[in-house]
Amino acid sequence: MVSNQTKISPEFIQNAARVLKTLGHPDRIKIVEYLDDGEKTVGQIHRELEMLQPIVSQHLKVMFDRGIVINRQEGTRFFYALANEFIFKILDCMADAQEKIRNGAWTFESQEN
Amino acid sequence: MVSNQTKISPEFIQNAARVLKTLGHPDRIKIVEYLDDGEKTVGQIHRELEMLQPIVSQHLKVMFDRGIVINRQEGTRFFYALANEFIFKILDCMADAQEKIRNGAWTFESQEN
DNA sequence: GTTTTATATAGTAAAAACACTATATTCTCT
DNA sequence: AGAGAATATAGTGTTTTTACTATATAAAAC
Repeated sequence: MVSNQTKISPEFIQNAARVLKTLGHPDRIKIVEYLDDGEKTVGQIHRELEMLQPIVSQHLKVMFDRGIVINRQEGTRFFYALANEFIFKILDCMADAQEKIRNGAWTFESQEN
Repeated sequence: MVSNQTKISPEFIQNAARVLKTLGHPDRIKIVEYLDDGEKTVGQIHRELEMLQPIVSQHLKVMFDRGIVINRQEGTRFFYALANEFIFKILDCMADAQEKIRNGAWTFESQEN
């Protein structure tokens, strides 16, 4: 399979870079993955993923600001959800890559440390 | 279309985070995209993408260390190429997302600045 | 052997990201 | 009104990233 040849536009590159960089944090990947099956409250994330509550809020704020998650308030709770399919696609992409690597179909070597 | 439900393993998350974060830089996305149709020398990248040579080398070093690109030497030249299909897939993913967003099929709003 | 060309590396100042503690805000319930 | 729960925000020290200039290295050409 050959790679898509669509040219990526300069404006989009800025956005994409921002999103990729933001997703490039283990905790945030975990959060995004956890949100994959539907909206969750801050508390759920905090308890389920065993992260400090302010850390969770901070990650969610960053991801909200960058268009990765959306939220809605219900009383004192905030429900967060993935904002768009781009995020789903990247998750798919990662899960897929993981499979291929596990299979030995791909290799994925890091050279340092 | 529903998202892939494969669970992402903790070890893989570390790698994925590293790669995504590394790709989350406009210059590096441009370089990776430029490498999409085959290996290129540092000088080609430098001239074609109009980036300072040490910047290019620096980006390439980071990407090499993180398993995103590979290289081979030929005389005084170094040819760099994408290291594996994970990178291709992410590129595809981005190009795809760009299309959908351009179409208006998705929205992608950034909330800040 | 000296000069050019191509690339890498060092050094560094500025900016951004991170992790964590403490505190504020806002609802809800009584 | 007061207490408790859920979440956000402030403040801060530390680490990482980034951008850039200057310099080193190594092969090629003359």
